[in-house]
Amino acid sequence: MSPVPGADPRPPGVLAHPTTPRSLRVHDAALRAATELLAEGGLPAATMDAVVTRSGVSKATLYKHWPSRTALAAEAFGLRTAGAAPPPDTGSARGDLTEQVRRVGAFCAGVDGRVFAQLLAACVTDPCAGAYFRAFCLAARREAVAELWRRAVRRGEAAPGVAADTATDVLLGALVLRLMAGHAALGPGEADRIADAALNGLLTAPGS
Amino acid sequence: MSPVPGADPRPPGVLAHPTTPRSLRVHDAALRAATELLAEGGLPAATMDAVVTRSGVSKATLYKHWPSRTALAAEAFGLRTAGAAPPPDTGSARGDLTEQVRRVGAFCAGVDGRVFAQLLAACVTDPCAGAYFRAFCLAARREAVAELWRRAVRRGEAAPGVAADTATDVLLGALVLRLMAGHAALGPGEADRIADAALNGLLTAPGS
Amino acid sequence: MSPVPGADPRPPGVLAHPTTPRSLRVHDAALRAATELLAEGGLPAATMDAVVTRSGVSKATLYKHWPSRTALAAEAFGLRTAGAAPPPDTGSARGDLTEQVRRVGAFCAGVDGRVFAQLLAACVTDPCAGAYFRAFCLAARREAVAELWRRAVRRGEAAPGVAADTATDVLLGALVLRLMAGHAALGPGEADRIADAALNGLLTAPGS
Amino acid sequence: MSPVPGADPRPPGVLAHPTTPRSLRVHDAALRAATELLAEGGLPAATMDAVVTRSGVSKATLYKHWPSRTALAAEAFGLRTAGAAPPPDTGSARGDLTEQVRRVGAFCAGVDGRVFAQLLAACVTDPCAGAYFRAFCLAARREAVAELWRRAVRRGEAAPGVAADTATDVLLGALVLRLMAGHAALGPGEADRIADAALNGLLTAPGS
DNA sequence: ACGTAAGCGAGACGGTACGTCACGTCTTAAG
DNA sequence: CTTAAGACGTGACGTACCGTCTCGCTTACGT
Repeated sequence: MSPVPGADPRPPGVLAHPTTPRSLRVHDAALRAATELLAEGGLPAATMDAVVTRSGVSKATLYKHWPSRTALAAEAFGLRTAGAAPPPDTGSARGDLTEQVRRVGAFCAGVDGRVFAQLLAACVTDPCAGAYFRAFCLAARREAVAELWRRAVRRGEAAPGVAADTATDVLLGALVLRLMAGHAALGPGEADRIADAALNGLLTAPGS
Repeated sequence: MSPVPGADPRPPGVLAHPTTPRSLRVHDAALRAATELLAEGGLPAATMDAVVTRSGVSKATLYKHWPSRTALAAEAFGLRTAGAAPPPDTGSARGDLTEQVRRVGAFCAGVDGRVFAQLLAACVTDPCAGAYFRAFCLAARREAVAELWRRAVRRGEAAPGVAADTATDVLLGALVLRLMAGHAALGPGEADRIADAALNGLLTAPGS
Repeated sequence: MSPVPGADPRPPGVLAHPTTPRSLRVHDAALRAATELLAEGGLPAATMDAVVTRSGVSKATLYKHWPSRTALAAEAFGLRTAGAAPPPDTGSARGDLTEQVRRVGAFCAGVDGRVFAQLLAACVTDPCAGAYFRAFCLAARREAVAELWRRAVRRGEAAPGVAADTATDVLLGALVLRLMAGHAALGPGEADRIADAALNGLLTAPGS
Repeated sequence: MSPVPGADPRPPGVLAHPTTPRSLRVHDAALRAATELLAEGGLPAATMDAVVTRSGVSKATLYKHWPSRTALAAEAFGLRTAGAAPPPDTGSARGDLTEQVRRVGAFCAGVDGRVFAQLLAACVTDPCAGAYFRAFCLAARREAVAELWRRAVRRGEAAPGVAADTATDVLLGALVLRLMAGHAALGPGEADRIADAALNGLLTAPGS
């Protein structure tokens, strides 16, 4: 980590700790290590001690940057995962929202889904990590749906009386429930069925 | 639990462990202890050691009856909680399903909701407990909705193309998602809004 | 530690954990490890983690057997060190006590003296270890002097008004003080001078 | 310590750091803070971070003035404690030395005795602090006894063959031993008994 | 008068060990 | 054969304090 004296590969004139404010170096190293560990063994592998070992950042320092190991893991996972794909634009609200649900379904069914579930689970135990999870793992996904929703409302394709929050959770909740409880499949077909059901409504006759 | 010597209230001739198969006594004692502990401090309080202490059942025995502490806790919680209230019967599918969602919402928002969330979280880590959770905590609740759903289909009030499983998860998923992630409120009004949105559908124009 | 399955070198018929009551095995293993570590690097080397590693005994178990690492170290050191040499018997109280002081002086000046000092120091910080230190490291040494003292009193060679405790501490105190503070030498000549001074008295004219 | 802007009580024209060489201010502030902390919670409370916080002197600076926290503490404690009381002058060597031993005994038995013991203990671990301890905490006390001793020798009341160093350690050693190990009382009566024993000698018949 | 060097406040950092916790496995002895 | 009792190994936790380091400001001094 700190350059070994006499083995300094930096050209003269370059400071030992270049521009990088000390904190940044640490922050990055820890996140990188956590990301790798999560990819290798999921949350259980992303032990604080493991992060310490791999990143070279000391445990005390880690706890100055994050309130708990779960928070660190959530940030690391979120940063890697929240890569904003361009929002779907199929021309219709139905198509857009269905596609988005399908994407989230694929995410849940994939390798990352497992880690996502582990993080969500950990946040139940560790409330201070909840904020990190919501900020780094949840917000972007919910916002993506909410954005589509608002566009649909503007176009007059969506029920105007439904809040974006409500619509979002109705569309995504079933997927997350299945991911966590494991009582039903999560394949692409299921995502479609869920999207259809939620978008069309469950009842035949409209009401209140 | 363990018969106190010299303080045996049983009449002579009655065996110490009468008809009751030994296992049942153990099973019950453990579940009772776990139930109390869950009520007092949630899942974190329902330590195996705590169950051992309170129930008088030894640890080795517990692990012969349940594969993990989470499994025991799930069974204990499920038995207390799955008390079958009579299904709502308002005369309309809309009313019934809305009422049922409202009930689940109230459950999630209440004290038991926290434990439910902790158990669901624990099952992500402990897959063998997942089966217990699904059997004792989840099945009854999902079945209650599914039953209403099937009735609605029979009456022609529900979209016939939607499977009961799908309908159930769409109705309940949003609640569970909010319970776990804590990003939005869980009050009774919210339950209504979610039920309305799911039952009416999110879009204005029907499709596919 | 626990026999690797399939690699058991024991002849058939020999139990895995023979007669040895479990606790004894642990106690011994820990003490042995601590003794070695103390010999290799003094108290600083006798880390709990090091004892864990070397002995195969888990940390939690160690803390069930000893209240602190210092206590464990004190017991280990005392057991090795308190080997009862036959008490000196030169025929005179003067000779016996001088010889005993000389022995303690040699002990203090030697390698073990350093560890003795470290333990005594640690007991100031860790009061619950103090009892272990007194029992395992101090008692035998003080008792050896006190025994000589009582014999001297019986023979009429010692001042009868002086308690054994007092005599003991006057004879040994100077050595320990020098060991701890390091302000003066601890060679054999010094031991003699100290013994002479204490036995003869510091003043020329007797008093009170 | 660091001049609060806008709250400077100094008359105009007086420099912020007048003649006082910078180092002195720092030295004093650190010692004052350490002294207070020692009084409040003994050595364990006199953490470097605590001194930093209370004195406003930075950690790096502290380590330029003292080699270790123990050294700083020893100096602080010594300066407060080594207040030279006028040496006893009872007219006889016996009286003077007894009084001095009694004083040291009272010191050991009091609140400061605990800190003294903690410092002596710390110096075993931290050799570079040993010099500070000897200079600030030990030297004055030993010198006071030695001075009395030399006077006694001049007056012919003391055994001339005994070096001042030896006499001093014989008189004080027992007290320190009891302070550190805690195996016996340290009351005023004990101080008297120790002084008597050492001054009169332990044996009845003079020898060598 | 100004630049240079030193002294300093601030505090992040790596390191090492601590003592604690709960899990799930295991042994022993009693019935 | 089942059980109570509880010791044990495992693995991670979060904390504490050490002593080192860098940064950037301020003062003192030399020219």
